[in-house]
Amino acid sequence: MATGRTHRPATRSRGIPEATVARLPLYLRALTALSERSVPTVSSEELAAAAGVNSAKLRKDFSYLGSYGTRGVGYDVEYLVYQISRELGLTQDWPVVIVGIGNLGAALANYGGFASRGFRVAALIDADPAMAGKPVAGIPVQHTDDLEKIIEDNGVSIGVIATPAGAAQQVCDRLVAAGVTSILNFAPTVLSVPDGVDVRKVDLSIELQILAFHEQRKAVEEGAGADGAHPAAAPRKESAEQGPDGDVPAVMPA
Amino acid sequence: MATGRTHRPATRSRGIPEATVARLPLYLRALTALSERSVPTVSSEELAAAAGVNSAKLRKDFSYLGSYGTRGVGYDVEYLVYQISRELGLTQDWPVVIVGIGNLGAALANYGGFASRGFRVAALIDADPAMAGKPVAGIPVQHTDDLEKIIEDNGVSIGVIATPAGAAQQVCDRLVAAGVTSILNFAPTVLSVPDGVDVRKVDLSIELQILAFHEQRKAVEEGAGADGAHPAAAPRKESAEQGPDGDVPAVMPA
DNA sequence: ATGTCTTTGTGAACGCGTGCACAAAGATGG
DNA sequence: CCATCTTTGTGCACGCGTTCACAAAGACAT
Repeated sequence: MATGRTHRPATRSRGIPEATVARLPLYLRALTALSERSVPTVSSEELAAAAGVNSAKLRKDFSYLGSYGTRGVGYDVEYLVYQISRELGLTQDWPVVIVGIGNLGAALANYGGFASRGFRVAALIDADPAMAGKPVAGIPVQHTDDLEKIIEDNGVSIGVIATPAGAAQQVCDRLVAAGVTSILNFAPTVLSVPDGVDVRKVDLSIELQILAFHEQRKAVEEGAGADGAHPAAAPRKESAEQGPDGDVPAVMPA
Repeated sequence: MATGRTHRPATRSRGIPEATVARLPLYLRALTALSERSVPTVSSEELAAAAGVNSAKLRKDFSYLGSYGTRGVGYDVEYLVYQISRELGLTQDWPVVIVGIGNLGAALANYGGFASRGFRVAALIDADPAMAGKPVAGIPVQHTDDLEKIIEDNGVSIGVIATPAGAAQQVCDRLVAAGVTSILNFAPTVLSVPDGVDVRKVDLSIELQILAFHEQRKAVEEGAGADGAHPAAAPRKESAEQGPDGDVPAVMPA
């Protein structure tokens, strides 16, 4: 994954652990797929496999929501879809603004996953006057000057920042001042926000660096003198439960 | 943040906790900024503030790398940049391929953060024959048919998947079979890979859903009968260490 | 009804990560 | 050379999250 909250004060909202909340969307996706195939019920084992987690974890996660399963049978797919959707707040409409319509911002605007689950792109905002009025993904880009008005008029509480790093904090401040209380940050910066405002960040560069770390680790593990050596075509081992951690032998030659 | 590894088998690579590894890029970024301003040394307190973490945590993180600080003074910026870069494996060149050159793939190809830290876009690959040959970000797109050859010729070990969900697993399988051992997945799917292959995922939809959860929580907390109510312009409280968790009172009316 | 079989829900143990608080280290000034 | 002051490095305790393993619950067959 490429996300992570900036910091977790361990404030377990209402009793649902943060770690569980982060997995609910995963379950929801798997359940939606089952629903589309008209599968009526599913066991924790099956669903866990589909979501790529441990079945015990899944059951414990669901137990925080309530007792929605039937012993000996499993979970009712439709019912669970509804319960999770409700818990995540997806039964209501969430207008979202995207600030910074460059390559990434445009890609996000075009991203289908937005509309699918109650999220609606209410507006696109960019600082470049030349962009103003231009339609991106069918939505005309508006100028940053109108940011506050746009937020208020549309009742936006979720903002997406896709600006260059230098502009991110300033945009963030304006969004927050205008009433936004949740921010998804794609700019490579640490955002400073008041209490009560949630920030989640998506950082490509960080993800790659983490991968590089493990990659380097693998390289020194086996045959220290390897060139760009490809272990290649390792015996395919199906397992829905692998982790990026790689289960490296962890022997370390010295 | 918008990332998260699929699962963490707690395999603490060589003794550096996974949580620490995930923060190293953050420190590196802050240090690089200091370096550019020619700041010679920095204390754990200052650096922690810049990176948005707790100073004790930062010191503990660094202690896993070795004793690189000087008591009473702090850390030498340049030296630390080098040490972290080396630990992350950024002192070497990492050729990367991006598969799926749609809106997102193109945005990633254009993303500057790639080239900056030892990562080099070695090739762009797409399944659409019409795309073949077209330059994106100055790099000609190649067809999926040549995927294996491209991987091997360039010694690629890191692959980025930006295809539609339906194609992701298949692309992943081919990448892995060709020798890729680290994958950054932007497709909304759980990828199944053999042991020894790292997968990190970036999922916009999941991030938004997590934000929506907390947003909904905030909404019901205060004034249950609120419309799209904006608490707006809350007293600005500077704190580099806030978390999206929001410190909600957690009372629940019933 | 009763028994068997499946699957959930959860108590308990364990391990990782975080943060506190302090001793040790070293710089700096007299 | 000694005293003082700053800042690191870390032992320790605590809490969250994960996993195991099992009792309870219910379906289903007889």
